[in-house]
Amino acid sequence: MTVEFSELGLGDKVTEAVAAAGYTKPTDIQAQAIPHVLEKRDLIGIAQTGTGKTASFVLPMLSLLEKGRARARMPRTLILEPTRELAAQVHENFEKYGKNHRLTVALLIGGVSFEDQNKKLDRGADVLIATPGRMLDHFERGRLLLTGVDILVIDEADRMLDMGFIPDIERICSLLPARRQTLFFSATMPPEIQKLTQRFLRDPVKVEVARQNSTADTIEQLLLKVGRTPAEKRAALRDQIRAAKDLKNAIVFCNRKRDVATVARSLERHGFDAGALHGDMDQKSRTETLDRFRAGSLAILVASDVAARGLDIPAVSHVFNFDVPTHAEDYVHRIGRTGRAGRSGTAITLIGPGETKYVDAITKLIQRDIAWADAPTSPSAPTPDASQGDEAPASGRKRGRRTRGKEEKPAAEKQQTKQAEQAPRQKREPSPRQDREQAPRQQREQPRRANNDDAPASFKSEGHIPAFLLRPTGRA
DNA sequence: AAAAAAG
Repeated sequence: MTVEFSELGLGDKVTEAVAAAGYTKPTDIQAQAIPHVLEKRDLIGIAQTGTGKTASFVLPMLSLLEKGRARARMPRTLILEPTRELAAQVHENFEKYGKNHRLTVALLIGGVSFEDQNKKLDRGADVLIATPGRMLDHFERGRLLLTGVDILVIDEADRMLDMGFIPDIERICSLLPARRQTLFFSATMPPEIQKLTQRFLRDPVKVEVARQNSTADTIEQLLLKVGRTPAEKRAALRDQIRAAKDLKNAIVFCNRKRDVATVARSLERHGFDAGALHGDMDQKSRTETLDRFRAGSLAILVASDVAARGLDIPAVSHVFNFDVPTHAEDYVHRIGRTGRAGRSGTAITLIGPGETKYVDAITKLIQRDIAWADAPTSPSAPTPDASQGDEAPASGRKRGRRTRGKEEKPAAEKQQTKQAEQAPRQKREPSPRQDREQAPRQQREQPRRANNDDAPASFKSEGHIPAFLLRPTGRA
């Protein structure tokens, strides 16, 4: 039997907003959780992102908030999120589903000015969505009274634990009324998290949806052996992007923030439409880049694990792991950015020497082997062909005939040739002139390291960008 | 070993 949103006991305003957003059937977690939340029960929700978890608390909260009004500096509900982007995303959910309500929703995150946040607090916020640091900052400045909070949501609890937020959470809980409703969400339930639920929750209902430790079948996963140096890795990444089939947009994950910056810049300099996202960037750029990527005006997002979990980015066709994630769980989260909602996706992981040891942990966790990919022959990997100038490899000919260093991987040989059909949107046609104009800016950004390998393509004799990448229509 | 989050 299938349930409809209209049968869950949500108020009319919410149900209408949900219908207006185009949804009729709740997801598993929504169908299970919403009735309990409406009954004001405490709840433990074990669910990953992508399961519709956010709406499972946003919708019933909207219904419950219809009774009563907020007073200045006394929020009625509080939602804690581990990252600023996730907090912003929950905020968007409140805007979308709360459009028939007149509620004040305040987003308290770091990296942006206090001014707007103060205004919202003074007006009286019905809903506070916050990252712990900024929320406590407001509290210590006396802008905030937490004694009126009826509902507390702790989202992504296991990640909060990873990030060392638990002391903050404990502190915040001690500031809240003991009589309150607490909704607790976590993708996993390790013992420490289990203990927390005993401390923070009262007689909770437990709701669990299928754990996706085994990665979705809709994701084609591949491993690729690459060289040790960052330059070799970047070259391999470019080759993979160029050769990728049906690439619409992609996320490239790096383990380190400085690599995120370097890789993004490198891709840009090679003419790709790429942008960076990591936690050391100013919030404005973070938001801007993410918005552009979501809107489809940015083709390649290079990101740290800040983007690995939770972010709702629909329909990413490719995920590239520039580094092997050292925590196997992160692999699952990263590649889970593609192949969502039944769509197919491709996840390619670059394996430098010394990174193989992490691969074992991953295959063990996901309980399957991952196939080895073939390195496409391309101008940026020096081969006998490279000197022959500007032939477009779009025809697929010559590829793989003489790939070097593949002998130890017979599996790679029988992998079908990947044809580069459509290139990611190119930002610009690299012309020597433009490249020269770009140079000073890049020197400013990274004065000490001029990577020769990353010199603009048009400066290099062998690093020629194939025509098919510049003109998707191809040529005669 | 790294990322994230307060400034």
